[in-house]
Amino acid sequence: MRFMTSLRFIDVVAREGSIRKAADKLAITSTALNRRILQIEEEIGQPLFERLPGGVRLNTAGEIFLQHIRSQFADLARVQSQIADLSGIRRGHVRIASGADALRRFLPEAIASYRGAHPAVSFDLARCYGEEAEARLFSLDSDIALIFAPIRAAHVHVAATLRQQIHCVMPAGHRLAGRDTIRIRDLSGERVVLPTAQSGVRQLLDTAFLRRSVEPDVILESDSFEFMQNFLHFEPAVFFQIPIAIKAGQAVGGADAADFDERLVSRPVDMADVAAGTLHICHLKARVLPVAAAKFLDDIITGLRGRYSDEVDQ
Amino acid sequence: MRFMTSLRFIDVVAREGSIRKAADKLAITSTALNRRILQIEEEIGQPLFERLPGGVRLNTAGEIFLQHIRSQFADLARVQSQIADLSGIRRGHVRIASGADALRRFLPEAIASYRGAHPAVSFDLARCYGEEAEARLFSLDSDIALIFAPIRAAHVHVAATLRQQIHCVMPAGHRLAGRDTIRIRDLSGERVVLPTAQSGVRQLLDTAFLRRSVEPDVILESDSFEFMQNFLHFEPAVFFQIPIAIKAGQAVGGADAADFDERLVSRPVDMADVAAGTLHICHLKARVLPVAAAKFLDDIITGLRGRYSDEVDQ
DNA sequence: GGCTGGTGATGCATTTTTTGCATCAAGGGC
DNA sequence: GCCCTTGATGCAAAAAATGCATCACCAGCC
Repeated sequence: MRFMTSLRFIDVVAREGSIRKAADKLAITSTALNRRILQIEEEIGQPLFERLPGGVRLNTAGEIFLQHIRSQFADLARVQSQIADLSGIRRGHVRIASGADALRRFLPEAIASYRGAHPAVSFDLARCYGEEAEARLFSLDSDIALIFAPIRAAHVHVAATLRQQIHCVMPAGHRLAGRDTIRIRDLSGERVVLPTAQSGVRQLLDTAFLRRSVEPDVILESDSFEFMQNFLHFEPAVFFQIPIAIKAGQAVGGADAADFDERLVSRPVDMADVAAGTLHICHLKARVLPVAAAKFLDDIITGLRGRYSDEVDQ
Repeated sequence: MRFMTSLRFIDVVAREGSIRKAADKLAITSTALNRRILQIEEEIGQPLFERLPGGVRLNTAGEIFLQHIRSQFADLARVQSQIADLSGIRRGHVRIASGADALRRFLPEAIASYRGAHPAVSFDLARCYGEEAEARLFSLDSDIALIFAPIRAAHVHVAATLRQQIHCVMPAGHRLAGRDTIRIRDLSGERVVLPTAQSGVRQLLDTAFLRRSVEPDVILESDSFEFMQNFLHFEPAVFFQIPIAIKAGQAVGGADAADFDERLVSRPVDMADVAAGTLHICHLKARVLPVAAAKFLDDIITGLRGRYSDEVDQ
């Protein structure tokens, strides 16, 4: 899009914090880039950047303008997707921000299934936690966010929610593997593996441990569920997940709940100890999503409603 | 705004329906304009215009794209207004679509009062009726609409409403001038002057006449309230207005209700005969108004709430 | 059927704009 | 105080946009 070039340049300069660095990245001279920026500032009638000895930084006007630029790009993407949709082929690009929970099992399957129906749609998946995911929506770097944590910002629209009870995952031979549900006090002194402090699962667990005055033996902390799961094959311990991260294809529960790995079993934590958390499926309020993103959002909500009808809201 | 030039050109071509006519209007050659359009179509990947022997017409893709262009312009205006607001001076431009009712007394006073506080804000007032006003919001030709008629389109957001009872206006010596309220049956055979069929006042009256089977003597029909009012000085007749069109500065009612012209008096039509109509103050849903427009909207709603507290909603 | 007046598209020369190189001035870190 | 990096600017080269002349097309009209 030729007519958007200068605007894209501003975005890059803002991200890089330096005209020269941005020029490198854009494969043009700093001279040309500098002049484009001066020209736009002149047209706006006010500078958009503060000139610092080490580079440039957006001023208030620049921040307002950059937000406008990003929303223009997002809207242009929507328009292009909508126009492409007219000619029959559903093409487009969907950008998702998701916590580690949903991208384990649920999103790979959902995206593959969607791409089966619409092979011309490409995806971009950024793994991130609550606040960061919201920021990505706001900066229009992502279209859709799956957040397993409370929503902070008012500008985020929650299209659907899914209640998810925390499950304990452990080797089949673990002493707690026989229980139907796990109580928090059972974990006192037990070797546990915890997700990173930023994750929603962890925050629910921390609250529960504190409230019940239970101190488990935390032997490992990680932001990779895959790593933690594989670790359990070598040292018996308990780790924690929500159903959507365990098995996406069908309802989770009962004896075969852990068939994602036949050497592991998963058991729900008693609701009296840990309240169910909520997975929020969101997009930016007051934004019309591109056709592809809107359809994908619709698909996953419909899919979840089919599988977890009781726990899906909105 | 240099980087918006090509987009503005597309808008003009779409409005003119001809590249050559648009080129004339834009003071460039048809060649240059033609090539800009071809280039954008190439960048989009699809034609935006159908080429007809007599000119060009937007195709579906073009309509989608044009809507995008207009929303970009509207948003740019908002951004500029917001940036200008940073530097202290509140400058900007407010575009209003209004029926003839509100622009008689209310808007002149409201705009003058606003400009007293913010002299750098300019206004643009388009007189039009219900559906046309909604269309102007949608095409982003107007920021705010004052519509005395039911709202049809779902994309219009009603920021406030004002209930307005229809009043009869007549020469002070008229045989009905002594009544406190006027009944529709009093008008049977009476000489009346009616507003144009598109106006909300007229539609309420037509309903009332039909329901009560009253046939007044319609001697004149016009879309100009000023003309009708002046006409009454020469031939005794009854015409109809809503309070906001009669006097803006203070509550209307009582003996001096007609002091907009001391030779005329206004009396409300009995509520049993004609239901109060509703003046809707609206803007386009899912649109962030420029600072100036948002502030003006806020001002008039606050002003109305102060004057007609009982009849203002939302 | 042919003419006329309108439309948008295109090749080529010209003008305008953009870009790149070399260089300057300014500020922070050591 | 030196050195490095930053953004700004004058000037020539490259690239893009523009204007002119012209073509092909179609509708209305005689």
